Amino acid sequence: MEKVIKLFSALSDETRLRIYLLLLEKKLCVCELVSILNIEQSRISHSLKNLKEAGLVNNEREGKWIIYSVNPKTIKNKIIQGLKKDISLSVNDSQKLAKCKKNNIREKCIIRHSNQS
Amino acid sequence: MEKVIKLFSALSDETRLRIYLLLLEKKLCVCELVSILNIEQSRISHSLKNLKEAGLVNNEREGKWIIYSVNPKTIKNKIIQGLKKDISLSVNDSQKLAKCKKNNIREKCIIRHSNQS
DNA sequence: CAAACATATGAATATATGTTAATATGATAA
DNA sequence: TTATCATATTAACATATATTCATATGTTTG
Repeated sequence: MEKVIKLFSALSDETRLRIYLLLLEKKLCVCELVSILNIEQSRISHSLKNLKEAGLVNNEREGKWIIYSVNPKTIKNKIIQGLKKDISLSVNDSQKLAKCKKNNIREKCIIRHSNQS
Repeated sequence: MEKVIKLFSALSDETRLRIYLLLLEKKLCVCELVSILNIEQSRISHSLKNLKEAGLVNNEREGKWIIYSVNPKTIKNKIIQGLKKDISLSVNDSQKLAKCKKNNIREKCIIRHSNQS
């Protein structure tokens, strides 16, 4: 019960749902998510933390980057399976993800912070 | 997307999730839900309103009572189907529901308001 | 090692949400 | 036709949540 509520809470936010749907397609680092979603870095980081605390995603360091991926245990979850049948990425997010895969954004990633000029 | 988020939001609250699981079993009036869940009436009503706005339940008047039921359209929803496979009523709620069915609580229902002595 | 990079974190704020108490509404029954 | 019952609604409040800004942390690279 509590677990289900955590899952629903985590995915009841547009930013987090979009991130989760992207991660279902491909492992991504934070700067790739920033680039795809066009949402500022700290917001992405906070969202990822929330998803991680809900047990939905994992992360691992890979050099400079921290790569996020879907927690494989959740793939068996019936609600997640239902979610996957019910919706998928928006066309826009899907296209941006495709570009991201092609162009190797990770290597070119430059994140500007809001306090930088 | 927006629909899914509404669904997740509605069911990310314990009270509302318990109500929805109960309604999956049986149509119930507000006073029956109050009796089963032991939660005060206005809270139940607010929860039901939320569930209704999310499109998850319907209601209809039947004499003094207003009977709530699961919106049949949502039965086809993949996420709801996943939810049903994933969890069900708690033992306690299930027992109370059974009592409710037997004892015809609806007819005996007396709800005390918080401002009544 | 210093600079740049990638990400995380904390604090402040605004907004949303859940809960409660009080009361309104609309139906039934005496 | 008033009293009672079942439910909804409103307003007030407390709490939770999302967002932003600023900065800290840990890594790589020159």
